[in-house]
Amino acid sequence: MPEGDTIHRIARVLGSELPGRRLDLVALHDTGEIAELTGRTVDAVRALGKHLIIEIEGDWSLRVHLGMNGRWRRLHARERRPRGATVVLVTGEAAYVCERAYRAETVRTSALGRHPKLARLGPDLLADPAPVAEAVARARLPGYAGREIGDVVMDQRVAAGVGNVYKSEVLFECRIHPRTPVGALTDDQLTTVYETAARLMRLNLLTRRRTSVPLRRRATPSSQRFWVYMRVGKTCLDCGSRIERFLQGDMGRSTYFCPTCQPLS
DNA sequence: AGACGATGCGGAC
DNA sequence: TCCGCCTCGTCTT
Repeated sequence: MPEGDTIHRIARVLGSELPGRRLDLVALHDTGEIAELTGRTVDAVRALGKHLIIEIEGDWSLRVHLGMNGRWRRLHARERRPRGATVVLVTGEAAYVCERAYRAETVRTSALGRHPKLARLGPDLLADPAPVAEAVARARLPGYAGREIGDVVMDQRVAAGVGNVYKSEVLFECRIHPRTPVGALTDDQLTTVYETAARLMRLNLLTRRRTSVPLRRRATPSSQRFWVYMRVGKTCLDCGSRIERFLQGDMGRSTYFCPTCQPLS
């Protein structure tokens, strides 16, 4: 389930192994082998919200977005590679293979800032230091005042990286009902929302499986991963109420909350 | 064994 | 405003 933390985890692995390596083969699903990139060296790997950017010598970059089902695997260069891989990078003994990604393309590194999918992206909440003030400033732009915070916190133009799991978990942690209009939140509340999102995602750079439990001190069953996400009808671990779900935003995304801990005021 | 629901996002209406 | 993509994990029979 790729959200910003997933992409940062991938960037950390690829970023520790690829820079400085010479690429023996670069292939994309739709364009096939890209001969221009053969023999070039990887300069850097970084995450920008949910986008992964692999910078390659000579003003080249690859932009990869995993969408829902994409994943990266590292294989031995001689291992049989899955057919239809979205991205294949071979360097020496290793092959880095991305399957079922939503999108992968080459972009000139110098043009990344003008790329339509990247230019409008809000600051990456996993950047260091976390760009909380910038995220809050964007959420305060006039167009967002009447929109629901559950919808806005996932808006990649406000802050990049937050997905549907974090939306529910962060707002539970902040005790804010997902339907609260942004205009009804105080600056302190909005700051806390983005601080919490940044803190929670950062914590999950250290875990194997995403969870929001380590954010809080109270003892919980070890199987407990989330407070409200995917827990419709189950009891709130703080107050015992039943967790509820509704569909939110243009895309009708599932949103989970505790009606007692997160009252709509 | 089979049904159901889930991550992000674009596109159709 | 809603649907579909594609695959995987969890829950129900």
